[in-house]
Amino acid sequence: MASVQPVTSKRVPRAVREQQMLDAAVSVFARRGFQAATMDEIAEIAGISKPMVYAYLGTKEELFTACLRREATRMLEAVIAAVGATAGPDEQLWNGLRGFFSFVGAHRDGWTVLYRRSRGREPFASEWHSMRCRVVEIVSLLLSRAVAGVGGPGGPSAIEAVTYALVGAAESMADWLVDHADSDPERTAARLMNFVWLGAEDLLRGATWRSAAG
Amino acid sequence: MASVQPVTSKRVPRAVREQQMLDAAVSVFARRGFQAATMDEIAEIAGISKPMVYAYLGTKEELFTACLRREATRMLEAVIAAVGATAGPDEQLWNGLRGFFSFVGAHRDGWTVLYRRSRGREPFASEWHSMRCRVVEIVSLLLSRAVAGVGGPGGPSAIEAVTYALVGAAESMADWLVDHADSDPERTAARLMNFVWLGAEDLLRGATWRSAAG
DNA sequence: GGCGTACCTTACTCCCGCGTAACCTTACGT
DNA sequence: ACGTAAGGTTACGCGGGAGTAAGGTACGCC
Repeated sequence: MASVQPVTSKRVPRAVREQQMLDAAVSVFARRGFQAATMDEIAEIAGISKPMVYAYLGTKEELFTACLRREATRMLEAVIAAVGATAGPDEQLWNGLRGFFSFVGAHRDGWTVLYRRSRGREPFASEWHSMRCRVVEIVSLLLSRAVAGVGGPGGPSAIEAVTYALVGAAESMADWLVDHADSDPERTAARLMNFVWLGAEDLLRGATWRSAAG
Repeated sequence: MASVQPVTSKRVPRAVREQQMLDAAVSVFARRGFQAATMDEIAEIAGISKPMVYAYLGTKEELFTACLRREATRMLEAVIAAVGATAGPDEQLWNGLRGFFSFVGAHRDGWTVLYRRSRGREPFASEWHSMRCRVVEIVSLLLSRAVAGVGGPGGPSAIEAVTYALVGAAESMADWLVDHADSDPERTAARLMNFVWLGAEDLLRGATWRSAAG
């Protein structure tokens, strides 16, 4: 849980205040959505008065975009770090999923803003789309490598389809994770891993995927 | 001279007007979202003045809920009809997916309201949740039957996980379909079918699932 | 100790959009 | 042929929230 704690009556340097404001904004945007969120509430939760928000971070739209960018960067870095230099397509997928769900579990509000609150929302559609393309590209690249090491599939179009299905499934499970406070990121990752890697046919027969390292 | 539908016929029976209003509301809510949508625009698109909307369908919240219910009912009926009395787990899944994506392709605005615009939105969260539970229950039931006919899996928890992953993947692909005006529902269904049924492992090797019916 | 600057506030203006009051007009039964 | 209700309208009250002006207060630096 990101803390929105301090609220000391002390004066605070700009860089710190900006982060506090972004924390507050992410929390409020996640709970209310862009339109229903009010600058007054964001300011109050940040422990500051409204004009300060305008002074540091600009209008409501600019503030939302700033939230979007910060959370997207954090998430991408978390996933990339998790995949690291692992070799083998299944291990790569497994580590990527773990990193992703671990991030979502630790930054539920961030994920909510990133996904639910900005998707298709008109002033932010292009911003969101470009971020999503980055993700799709990365996953696509990993899948291409996996294919190259095994055998020929149906072409680049098939890989793109798999990528979209995979990313979509992960996003949806993340949404499920956010709505269930008691759920475990690791377990969620394992469930999706089984489903994605084996497919329904094998899964219905009771098969399970196992990490070579475990 | 008298046309089939006289243009001067301004007066329209209540039941018809209500459907026109709901059509307009779905379209506007889909484009703008709940907060940003205005009753004035909905009324204008419905070809009527604002007080009529209040007279027939109540407040903005009540209007949105009415849209939600209408579209949800339509979608469930489409999918159930598509699955019909088909036998065999893979054919059931295939028909269900075809019915679902066919509905989404034909009612893009309806799906947008149903999914993007109401998810987690506070006044409508419970409504949305109960509708989703109906879907999950139905899919779960189908999967259980498939398992019973083949062999024992890991228990009800495993089925629930597969169900959530499957429903989530379908929802996400539907979202993708909505954003790509030129895309084909049938093709989308086939792509998801391959991914879901075979799993990434088989898919990366170039395998494809084929309907037994040809 | 004074002075500039960065930090921070109270107290507005103004617009926009929900919901309504009060009023018109066409269709239809009798 | 006329009363009544269903269908329809214009015009406004009013609350809430984005954005701003004008003015404090502490901190660092000479």
